[in-house]
Amino acid sequence: MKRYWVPALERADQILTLIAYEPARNRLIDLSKQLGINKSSMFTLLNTMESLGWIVKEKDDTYSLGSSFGALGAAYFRQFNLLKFFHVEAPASTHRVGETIQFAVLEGRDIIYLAKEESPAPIRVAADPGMRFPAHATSLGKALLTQYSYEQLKQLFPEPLLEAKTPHTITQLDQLWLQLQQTYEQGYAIDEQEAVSGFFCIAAPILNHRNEIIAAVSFTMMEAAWLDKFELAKEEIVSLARRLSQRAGAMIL
Amino acid sequence: MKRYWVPALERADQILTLIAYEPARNRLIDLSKQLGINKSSMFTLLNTMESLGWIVKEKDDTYSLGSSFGALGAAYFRQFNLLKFFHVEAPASTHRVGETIQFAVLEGRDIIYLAKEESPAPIRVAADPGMRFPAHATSLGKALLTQYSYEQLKQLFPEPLLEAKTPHTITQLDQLWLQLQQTYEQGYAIDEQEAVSGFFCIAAPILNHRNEIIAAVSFTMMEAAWLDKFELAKEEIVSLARRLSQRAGAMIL
DNA sequence: CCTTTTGGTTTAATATAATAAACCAAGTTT
DNA sequence: AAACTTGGTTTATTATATTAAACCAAAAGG
Repeated sequence: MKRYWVPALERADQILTLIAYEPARNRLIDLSKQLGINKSSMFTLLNTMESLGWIVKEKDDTYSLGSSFGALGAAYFRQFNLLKFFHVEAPASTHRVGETIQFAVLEGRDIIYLAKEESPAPIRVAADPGMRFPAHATSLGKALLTQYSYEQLKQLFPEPLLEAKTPHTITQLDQLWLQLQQTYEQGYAIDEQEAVSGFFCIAAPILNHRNEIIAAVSFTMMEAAWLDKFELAKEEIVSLARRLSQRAGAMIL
Repeated sequence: MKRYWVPALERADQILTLIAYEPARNRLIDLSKQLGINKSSMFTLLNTMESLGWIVKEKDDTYSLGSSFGALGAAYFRQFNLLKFFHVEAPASTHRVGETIQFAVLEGRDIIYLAKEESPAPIRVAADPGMRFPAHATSLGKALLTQYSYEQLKQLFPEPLLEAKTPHTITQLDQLWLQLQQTYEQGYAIDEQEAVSGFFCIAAPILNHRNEIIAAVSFTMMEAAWLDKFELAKEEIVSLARRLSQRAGAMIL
């Protein structure tokens, strides 16, 4: 049993996740059955969440997310002041290279995508703001993880093997460590089909005025574009990261 | 005491609201004191919320919102498919009239702002996505409330007087009802300094294929612009609402 | 350097939440 | 038309959460 735990919050989280995944689809009895929660418990949970604005009950008795998540979601993204500047600076870089740019921060050992500037390229990875992904398997994550020492890395990844997202994903911690050192020296990180088969990414870290890594940006593209535009993408992503770092440096946090 | 209530969710909501308002500012003891929650209860609440990704603990032991709200916030806005089209259609209207456009839906007797297209006008109302405001005091709300009968209106607003946000706000239900009828007939709603002193708004409703009102859009401007551009703004907001209604009509909901 | 204060963590006793069972209304089946 | 099923709602009993008190480490004050 988990220590210092509030089971009602865990249940609410499960309910919200299901409703977020399928809004206007599930009634009380559906949620009760799918989550294995007694329907009288479900009744009081839904009643409370509805009163708090976390969910709304549709006309057909199904539930959708409520405006509290509009407000909390907006507040969450507002925590990252740099996003405004990203939206100002990124379009020029996307236009210059012709590929999608992602912006992410580190949370634990995952990256959280916070924003993206999409290019007209026909195919793109479904990484939307708010989504998370294992850091070690992405160029964004490698750029962000360079802030840790080897000891800190071992604490973050205590398991013997790292999770493989594709056959190309690094699974040995020492391998990751070597790549992080290389990333640090050269100022950018790459992942070649480590996160998603068929996709290649190059990322650069954004630093604040104390030289702390606070976020990262990356280009994502397919192999043909990768072979054709690697040098251009490298220059542009480093340049974009530098411009954003200058913006971050000017900010009073 | 509230019936069918889960106090832990209410407490979590209070904590999240405080953290959203002041991220990276409050530690456990600060939250405990401000919310009047015992610090050992606060400890288990924060521990659970942190594990669920609702909040993150910063290096100085203060708390900020966690990536779950990035994901849930994004999911909340995704529930409104029309937002994509709003972002496509609205820039032309903003450019044509030179004023900010808001997009909102009705939730109970409040409107929820979901999106806006800002103009370069120097002054604008701080109504951000996720925020709510009393419907009766806004042009957006009046456009949305026309879907109700007089009886339904009385059920929605049972108090003797409606809340006055400025000295110009309508406070009599019958007055509101007359304006809603007028709004229905002319196809647009206005509020002249009812929501915020000094600001004038004109809104039009968006309908789906079943002729149901699902959202509304509005221009907001100051008095000089209002006198100068009223006819242009009226034509453009009705036109934008019609284009979005056509988009809504084509959508399989 | 010693004492006090503060913030966070842990635990046993007390207070309260969760749920099994019952009830109810509406819809479906026979 | 009667019987049955379903989904939502209510309540008393049982299980579990909450918290007062204690503990601990670190920082502040004398």
